[in-house]
Amino acid sequence: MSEDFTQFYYHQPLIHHDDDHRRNNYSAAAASITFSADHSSVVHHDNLQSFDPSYLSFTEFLHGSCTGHDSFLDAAFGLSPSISSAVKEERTPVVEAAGGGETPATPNSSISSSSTEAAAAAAAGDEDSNKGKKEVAKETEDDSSKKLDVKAKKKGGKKAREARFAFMTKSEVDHLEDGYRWRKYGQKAVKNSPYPRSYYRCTTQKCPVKKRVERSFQDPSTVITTYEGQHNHHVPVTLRGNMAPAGVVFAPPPLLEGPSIPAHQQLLAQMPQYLYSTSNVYDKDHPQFLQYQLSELQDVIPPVFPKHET
DNA sequence: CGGATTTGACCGGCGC
DNA sequence: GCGCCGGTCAAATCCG
Repeated sequence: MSEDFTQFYYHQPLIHHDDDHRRNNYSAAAASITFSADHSSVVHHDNLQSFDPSYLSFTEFLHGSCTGHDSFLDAAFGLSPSISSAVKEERTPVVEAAGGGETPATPNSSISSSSTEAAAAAAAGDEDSNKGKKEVAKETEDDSSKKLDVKAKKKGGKKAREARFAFMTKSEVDHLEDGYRWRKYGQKAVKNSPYPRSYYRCTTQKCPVKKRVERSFQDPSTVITTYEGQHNHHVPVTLRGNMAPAGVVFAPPPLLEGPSIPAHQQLLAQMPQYLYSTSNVYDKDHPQFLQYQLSELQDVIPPVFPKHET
């Protein structure tokens, strides 16, 4: 299937299906996506060609509105990509599902990461990213009990990590708008990188979602965003102007802990709207989503991050 | 004035 | 045990 991996790249030219909402050139399909700003390449593959983001939200898509997704997702998450050939230089976003155990340890070289750090490392070429183990999850995040929470999770031993996924975006702005409201709560220098990492928390009350944003030091034009946790609310609709991408119509539903929804699908549903909506509020900055591919990653996966060979 | 950001301090985990 | 590092806190500051 390594060869098939390229199938998951989906070059989506302009979706002019709708009006101003979908003005941008980016749209996504499925677990692995190539965002392309140029309209030249349109690659429809068997399992993708029925997908039209303008009709179907990514979430719906993931949740089975389209046929053949199981296999699709399986493929996507177990992907054994030879993306290296397809997109050598491009970054490989990663999904990390927490708590899972049955990881299909991505057999492959291109996309394998046991942690977000690894993902970042992939972009940054940093190998000592195997420190992702200290990741711990928070079930809830009470403002009043953050410290206690921290201690609690330590006391109780290691908890399952929050589901996380990272993706890389070509953009000049660090903090890409995704429809949610975030509050920055920290910034740290990243080892082996001149660029700092910023920490954001969803400002919605009780929402435990956090994200980290850093810039790839190998490719400064690439921003690595790592989401952690699941939103328990809808995308704020009261966002004004530049706060809300016009295309939040594809906002993912709040992720309910429905046991029926596989973790990886939940993760996918967490994708920021701009990944699958077709609006781009950063006109001036022209973020370009180079590509997107997901794989279910878990601790068992060696954080070996193949540097894009070449 | 309220909310967001900045930034140094602090804490815990991990490797040596 | 110690030092490094990632992640978080929280006071100070900024900004609309």
